[in-house]
Amino acid sequence: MYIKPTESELEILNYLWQAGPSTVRAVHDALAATKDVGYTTTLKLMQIMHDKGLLYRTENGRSHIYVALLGQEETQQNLLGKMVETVFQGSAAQMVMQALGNHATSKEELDEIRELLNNLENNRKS
Amino acid sequence: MYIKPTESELEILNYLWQAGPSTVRAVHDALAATKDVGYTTTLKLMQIMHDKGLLYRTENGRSHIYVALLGQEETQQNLLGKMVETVFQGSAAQMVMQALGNHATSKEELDEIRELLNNLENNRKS
DNA sequence: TTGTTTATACGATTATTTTCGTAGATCTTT
DNA sequence: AAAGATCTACGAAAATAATCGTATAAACAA
Repeated sequence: MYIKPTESELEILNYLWQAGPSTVRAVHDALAATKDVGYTTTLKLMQIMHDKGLLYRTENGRSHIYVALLGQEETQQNLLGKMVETVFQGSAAQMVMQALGNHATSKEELDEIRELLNNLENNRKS
Repeated sequence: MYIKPTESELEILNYLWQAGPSTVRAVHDALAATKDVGYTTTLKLMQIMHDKGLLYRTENGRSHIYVALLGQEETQQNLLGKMVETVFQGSAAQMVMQALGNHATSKEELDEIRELLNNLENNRKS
């Protein structure tokens, strides 16, 4: 069964997805840039995530190198699905429209979405 | 400042948005239909929500009638915005595409979205 | 080699959220 | 009127999440 990462865990995952295999130090420095938090807090969190099976780690001399075991897209999908269910009563379309209506989106992005729509509709016909 | 409702609070809000002003009993019966929870748990939650300013209530004989003080769209907007930030690095388009790609959406809904896209693009040009 | 820095481990505290039991008051039914 | 049902209030426990201090060991620098 899927384990929903907590808010803090997600911050760590985001960094690992972007940076690849990293030490606690690297993760912590990144988090500490935008947030006031102690080193051992980050360490502890990552240890817990390792226990939960969210992270894999390997020894590297005196320290460890951590890797995310959840895929980013898979996780996004899970969180998104949960939100569609609990916040938008299961209507993805409802959610999409709120998202597009209220966030800045570039022409390129809009075009991409339009293309996706076309593909979806074509598949539906077949 | 905006107060983020918790998971349980959101369930209650969802009911109130759909049903309008309601007693604890009505809310509880609805929740208990899909979830195993005691009456006093629901009661306590709603009292807490009242304390927090999430619900307004008025006396009705021996019991109370509760009303959501947060708007549904406003709340959806807030939660969605937070998710775009924390899960999709600020890219609403990214999120939209994941949502459309992986959830069942009817032709009518897709058309609605397409129309919204057109409007957005037209406004952009002006 | 001795002191400083930098790791992990881990217990424990704090904060938040969820849950429920019990008490007391007010209806309702018999 | 007595018994049972149904409210609210409220304290407190249980569950989950986040935070940090201290101990210990290894690496490094003077």
